This record gives sequence, C-alpha cells and structure tokens, in this order.
Amino acid sequence: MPGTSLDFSARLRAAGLRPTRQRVALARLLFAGGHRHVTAEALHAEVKASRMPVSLATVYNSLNQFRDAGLLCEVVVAPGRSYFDTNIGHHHHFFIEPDGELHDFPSDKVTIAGLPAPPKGTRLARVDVIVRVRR
Amino acid sequence: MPGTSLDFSARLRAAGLRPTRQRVALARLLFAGGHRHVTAEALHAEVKASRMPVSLATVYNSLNQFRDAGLLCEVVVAPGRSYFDTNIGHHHHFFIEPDGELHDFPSDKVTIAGLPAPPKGTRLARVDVIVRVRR
DNA sequence: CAAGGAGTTTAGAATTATTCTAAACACTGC
DNA sequence: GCAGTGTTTAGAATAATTCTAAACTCCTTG
Ligand SMILES: [Mn+2]
Ligand SMILES: [Mn+2]
Ligand SMILES: [Zn+2]
Ligand SMILES: [Zn+2]
Repeated sequence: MPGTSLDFSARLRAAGLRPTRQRVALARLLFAGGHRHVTAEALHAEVKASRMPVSLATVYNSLNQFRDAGLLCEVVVAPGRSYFDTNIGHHHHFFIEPDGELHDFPSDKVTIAGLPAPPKGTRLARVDVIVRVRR
Repeated sequence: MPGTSLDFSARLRAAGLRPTRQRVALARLLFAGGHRHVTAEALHAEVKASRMPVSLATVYNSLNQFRDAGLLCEVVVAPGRSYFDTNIGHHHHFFIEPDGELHDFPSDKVTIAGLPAPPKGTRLARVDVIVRVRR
C-alpha cells in the first residue's frame, strides 16, 4: 500500500523537514504517482480541491524547501514560467511551445561532447538541455 | 565608420521596423559593439544615461520586437531573469550562478548525439544548452 | 512640402509570479 | 501536557513585465 501519510512523513523527516499536515498533503500530490512537472499555481489549485487546503504561500515555501532538500528540481522554460520537477535523476526536457508542456527524456542515451572547460574559478554544477519544439 | 544612425535605420527598416529615434538609440547600444547579454532594466539604465532617454515600456516593446524580428534572442536562466542576446548565431551558454553572468560558447565544437525524436505532431525549433557553473 | 493616418511612445495603472511580514498555530522533545 | 521553536497564513509588498489610452511622429500621398 504505497502512499500512506507515514511514508511521506518519513521521507520528509529524512530530508530534514518536519512532516506537517500541509507538507504531507503536498508531498502526496507530488510523489504518490509517477514523475510530475508542476507549477506552484497548479499545485495550489490541486491541493485546494482536497480536504486539506494549503495557502499559496505555503505551496511556494514547501516547493522551495523540497527543492533545496533535493526532493525536487526546478526547470525554467520562459520568463515567469518555472516548473517543479519530481524527476531528480539526470534527464532533459522537451518544451512544447504553444501549450507550455514539458516532457522528460532520459539523458543516458544523449551524449554532449566538446563542451568547453568552465570559466576560470568555476566548477560545473549542471547541464540543462531544453529542446524547444512547435506544433 | 561603423555605427552611424543611418546604418541602424537601414537595419531596422530591413527587419520591418520603423526606425524611430528610440529604436535607433537602443539598436546603437545593442549592436554597435560586440555581442551582448542584457536585461531590459540594464538597457533602460544605459539609455537613460544617454542624451535620448527612452521609457521602460519602450525598452520592453523594442526588445520584444527586435527578438520577434530575429535581431535578438532571449535566454531565460532563472525565474524572473531573462537576458536579451545580440548573438543570434548558434551558440550555447555558461551561466555563473552566484553573479548571474552569462557567457557564450560556440556550438560548432559541441555535438549533441542521441536526442530522441520530437513528440508526435511537433517540429524541432531550437536546442538550448545552459551549462550552470559555480564559483 | 502639407496633411493625415497608421504606427509608436509614454506615464502610470494593471497583471503576474513570487516573497515578505508578523501574528496565530502546531509539531516535538521533555 | 507544556514550552519552545518551526510552520502556516492572510494580506501586504516586491519585481518583472504588460496594458491602456492619450499624445506624438514617421511616412505616404496629394
Ligand atoms: Mn523559486
Ligand atoms: Mn518577453
Ligand atoms: Zn523533468
Ligand atoms: Zn549568447
């Protein structure tokens, strides 16, 4: 029986976050099913429809905390449009331009060769590839 | 003698834009020197310091028009942080995380192999690679 | 080289995404 | 249970950007 509150409590605690009712409710929405790409507003709409509504500020706080704790990552595709991504493995994205849909694709078959060395005094943190497509 | 107003007028006209005083002033700042990565606010500050100040709304309008006309492209690196880029050739970016600096690197030595086919009903528009580095 | 109309600029208001504030609230360890 | 600290919340604030509609200017036409 996956998806009990206890699972999410433990997971949050393991990440150094108190398992409050709000965070557990959000974690369930985010992590119970498969991977998701979700905006703060969309997640707020979802949780508002549940029996345990959560304020928008808490949705933002929680998403930022989850990201900082490594439970999520954030993908910025356009000005004012950022998605929180429950897939934290190495992968890249298709961005479908008119609708704003994001789709994952695995990075293990993608090879990026010939990248120049990072500028002096800097260390590589991450390589983001966004493949923009149109209908 | 590169950089006369006439050059920029012609260039704007060729792009289908009326060469107004404001657009010419902005085009000079953007295109007279080498390639630039500039935010709307930064360009507004620059043009305010000139003998021909331009309103912030016009800076935004012009940057969007220049981008739509293919004179610029826009690079989004973080929520609420987008740069207008006078380099419209194929290239990619280093993003230096704490400072927010953007640096070009040419794409001709970079090979991206193994990209999956675009989702059904879509056509590839552009591939953005952002290499995020930290100090 | 006049109009005159379409396109452009502008100040300021509006919108959107996000963060801040500070008071109320709730986990947690004792 | 209680205290204490961390969390939540409504609402205000901030930041980036767009909208509005009135004033202005480029450019074509006569
Ligand atoms: Mn954020
Ligand atoms: Mn824009
Ligand atoms: Zn993803
Ligand atoms: Zn560039």
